Amino acid sequence: MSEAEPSAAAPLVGLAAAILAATLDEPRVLTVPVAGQPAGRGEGLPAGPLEPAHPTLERGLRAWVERQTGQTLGYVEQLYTFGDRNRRKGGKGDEDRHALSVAYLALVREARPAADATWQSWYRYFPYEDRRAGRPPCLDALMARLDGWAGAATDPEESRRRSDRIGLTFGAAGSGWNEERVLERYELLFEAGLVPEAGAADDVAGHAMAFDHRRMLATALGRLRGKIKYRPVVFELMPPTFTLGQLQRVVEALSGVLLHKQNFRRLVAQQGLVEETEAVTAETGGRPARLMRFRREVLLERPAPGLRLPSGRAG
Amino acid sequence: MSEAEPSAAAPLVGLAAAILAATLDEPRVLTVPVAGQPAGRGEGLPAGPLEPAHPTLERGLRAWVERQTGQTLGYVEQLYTFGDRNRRKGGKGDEDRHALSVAYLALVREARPAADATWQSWYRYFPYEDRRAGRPPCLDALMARLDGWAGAATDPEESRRRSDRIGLTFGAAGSGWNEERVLERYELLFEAGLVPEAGAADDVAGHAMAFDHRRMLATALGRLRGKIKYRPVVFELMPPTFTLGQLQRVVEALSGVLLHKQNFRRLVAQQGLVEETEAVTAETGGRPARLMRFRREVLLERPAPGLRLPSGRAG
DNA sequence: CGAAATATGCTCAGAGTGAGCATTTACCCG
DNA sequence: CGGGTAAATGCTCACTCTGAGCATATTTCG
Repeated sequence: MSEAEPSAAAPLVGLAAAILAATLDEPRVLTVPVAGQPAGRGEGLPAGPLEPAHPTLERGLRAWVERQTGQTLGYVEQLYTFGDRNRRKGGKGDEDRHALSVAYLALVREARPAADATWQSWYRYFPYEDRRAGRPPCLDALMARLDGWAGAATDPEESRRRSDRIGLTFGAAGSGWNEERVLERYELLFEAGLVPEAGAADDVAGHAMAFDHRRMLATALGRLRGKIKYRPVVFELMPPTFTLGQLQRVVEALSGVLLHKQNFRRLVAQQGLVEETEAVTAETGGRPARLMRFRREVLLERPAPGLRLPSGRAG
Repeated sequence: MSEAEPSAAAPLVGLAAAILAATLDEPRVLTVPVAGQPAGRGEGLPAGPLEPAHPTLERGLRAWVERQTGQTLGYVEQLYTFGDRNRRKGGKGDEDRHALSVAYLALVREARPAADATWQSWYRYFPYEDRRAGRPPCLDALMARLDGWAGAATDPEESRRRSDRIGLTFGAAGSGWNEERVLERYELLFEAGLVPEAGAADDVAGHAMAFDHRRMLATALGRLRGKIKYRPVVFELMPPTFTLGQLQRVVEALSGVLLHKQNFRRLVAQQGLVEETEAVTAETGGRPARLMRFRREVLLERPAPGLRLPSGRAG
């Protein structure tokens, strides 16, 4: 069974990385220019084909990223392998070859640009995902168009299904906003034809990217937003020492929601995720804050050390 | 950048499926015979190469599974793409080709054998994962060998790291057993050389499989064990109607731990995951139980409808 | 010095969890 | 036919976790 002879038209395998970082108030992604794309889609993730010289997929990815951006990767995690119909090559002799792309999530500490790579805010590509200032205004236009899409279904059954799905992913009625459903929201917008990648003429649903890179980025955001709750991955994005206020700001930037300050520090403290250092800093504006550092030992103590975010709200 | 010319030695891409089901007390996986493997490794997962005729990866997978086992798949979810060094082809002209394998998790309801495929218990491959009857006896031998491996490190630092890792994945001291860490445990055993796939001479750590299929299965079990907690996927494995007792038995079989009966039914009930039917059944031994059915509407109501298992213990 | 901005401490009510006791309703057996 | 056994169900209770607020402590800015 299985291991048959290699087919004549072997698939193309690409590697791509969503490299994420966070300055105090803005979550970032590292992008590179991509030539030969439609207007408005000239930005993409660092990517390149898997080559025989690459010892492993991950090592191949690191090589491509270093070559294209100069960035050395620390934490790396495989996200998903995209390979569906709309990734098949259209042109010259490639008609029958699959084009897969193995996407990775990488977290890095510092945000120094390199080569012609640039750091961009996530929310450039997903403006509706940022709810730190309350319900973002762009959501109104978006919801209106989504409702239009739902109503436009010929079958009333289908119309109801679409409405249900909109409510579910964007958080209507009973269920509230779930910040992890980044991919589901993007795919809904895609299906509704509201993103440039799917033919939309404007950017209400955010700026586009080359190929299906925005889908990969959505996958990465969703994964990260989920993962900070049960793994101490935020600290991959923090400097060696930081204040609890800074940590909270970063978590809020990543998750896109505001948190209750006192409860946040209670949570972090009682879970043993951080420990105090001697130093304090007065750079934060008001009363000086104590500098903290991540307690690596927590990895040996607790089964799921993370920051379970509550449903959110300011303080 | 990125989309360079296809390299001369394009990678081989395979598709593989961990197809899981559950009879009342035993969780199952569908296996097929694999020729040309070392002794004791003649069982594998349904798998086959991605072909140009396959419209998508998932459709290709479904096609291979139906051809090899006759089983039609319902719920399917991509797990991971394996492609590291030890998956590279060794032989005849393939030296420089990568061999990737995209692994999927599939859940099916009924367990009817087909062709030469056979259903096997998970715990045939991971005997130490079944803690329903308490700490499995085979763990003693395993832990002894693991301790030996930890002590055998030349560097004392490395030795301590290995001990920490053993404690962490197999649940020593403070942190208890975490049933989701199936993959981490398998990989630890692999690195310690205790599985036949890594050269071990016996089966203390469970029966081997072809290629790296046992690693895929471990990934699948871990994912499923985690997912039942926040998605109602168990019901993919249940018949249309069932008693709460049966549901609990299945969840226990999947997770490998026993649950407190009264709390389990309280949980299921108050989360609105199921609803009563008119019927009762007397087949369970004692007082007849009411037959329940899955409430699909819950998908529209709750953000994360699942069965958060507690730390477990009998009732 | 007063206002503004943060950092920190502490309280409290309500929901959620882990365990166990008690009852009900079948079947099986002598 | 009565007792024993096996589940299924109902209910309680102590304890922890969580969401929200009130109050105080330090600094910088004007």
